[in-house]
Amino acid sequence: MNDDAMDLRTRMRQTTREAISHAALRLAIEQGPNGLVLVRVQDIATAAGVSSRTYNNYFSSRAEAICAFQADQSKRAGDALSSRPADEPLDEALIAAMVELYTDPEPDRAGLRMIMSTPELEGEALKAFSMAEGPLAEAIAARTGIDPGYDLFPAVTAAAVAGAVRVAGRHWLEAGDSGSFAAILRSALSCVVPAAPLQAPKISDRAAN
Amino acid sequence: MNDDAMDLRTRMRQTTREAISHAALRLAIEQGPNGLVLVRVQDIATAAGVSSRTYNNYFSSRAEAICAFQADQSKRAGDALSSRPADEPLDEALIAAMVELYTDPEPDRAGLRMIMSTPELEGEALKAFSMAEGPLAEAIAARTGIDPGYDLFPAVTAAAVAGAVRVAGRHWLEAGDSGSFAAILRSALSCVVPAAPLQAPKISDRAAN
DNA sequence: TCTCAAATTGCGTGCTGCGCACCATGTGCG
DNA sequence: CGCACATGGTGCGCAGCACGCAATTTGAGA
Repeated sequence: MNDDAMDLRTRMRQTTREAISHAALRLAIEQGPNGLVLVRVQDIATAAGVSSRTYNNYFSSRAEAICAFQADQSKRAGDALSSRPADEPLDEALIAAMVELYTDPEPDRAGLRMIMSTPELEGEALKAFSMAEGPLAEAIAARTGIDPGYDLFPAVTAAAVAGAVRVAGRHWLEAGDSGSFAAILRSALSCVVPAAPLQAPKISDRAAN
Repeated sequence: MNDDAMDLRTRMRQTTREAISHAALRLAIEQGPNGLVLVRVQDIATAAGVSSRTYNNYFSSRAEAICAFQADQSKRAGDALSSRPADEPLDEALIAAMVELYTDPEPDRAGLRMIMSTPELEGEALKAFSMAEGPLAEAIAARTGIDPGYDLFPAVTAAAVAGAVRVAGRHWLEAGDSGSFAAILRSALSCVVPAAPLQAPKISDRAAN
């Protein structure tokens, strides 16, 4: 997980990936609304300092490149939950973990708006947020001791949390000045996580099979 | 909503749309795993009895065509909930509506597997399921009297429900013979909807802001 | 019947995704 | 220290796709 622990080659690869995705998002934003269609692959590659062929070795579509940051962030959702104290109730741990993860840098309004409000990017944006579901479901299963093969609770909760994060983001973009993203995120998450703790005591029943 | 109530032109258009999407999904399934890349736009158009140009008038990508049925079904989620008795509690109404909607024809295993288990279709599949969120959120807001502009509850719940449906579908595909889709769907939905009724009484508090 | 709007189609174009072969640069071994 | 290998970057080229445009056909309404 730590860059310093990796090979030089691996680090370079990571750097290149970030350079490309960063350039892609930046260029799209600079072109203003409807900027996606104007940004050509060649532009992104040039801005990132690589050939257009190399760009394609990392991403198979502009949408994927632009949403890469959001996707990478979501992938860390499992770790974010796992790093919470084990004795913390699931609902509190989930909220704390998500707030910590998604407000590490306070999200960039322009970037998030580009990702979430561009029709052509809709599918990729959903994909980016749903990247959190797998790791998150595993972390929830590990924390509660529920076997995800027999009980849908971990996967469903993970999906609900990911959905709440997405809704919070959209709301934060629309009613911009109404508060910090952290506050909105908490409020969104509290709509779905309260159901969670009720399940926890049933571990013995659930894990029995 | 009823075909008979529409113009002849509108009906024809609907028929063409279904013919194309049906042909797209069928051809992809026939090609077996990895069938997506093998199916050309020309094949789909020919199978549907239209020109490839007309195909593009209806869909802007193969993925969109293949997932059209799923998307159309999801769009009816709001109506499904609205048509439940007004005095039915939200959680029961939600479960009943979703079960009714998504098991009207018992889903086709091959089709659902194609949509949900093909990486290239992942974004479009998520889009298809998330189509339910908007209408569903409106229906929830109308039923509970909550103003979606000030309270995230309708949108978050809608996203959670849509996510639960998706997870249920995936689980139904994997552990195929474990039960009917309706049963799995109920079990998935009960992981997220119980939180709902608790919110209803707080309308005055929430709407105050 | 006549006129208008909507839908289908063929054609042409620019871009994209990707396979292939070649080259450059880290990496590990004797 | 030097050498062979593996990994990743690059240039080239192709097939397919999305879409704008303009002509034609067909349903809708007066």
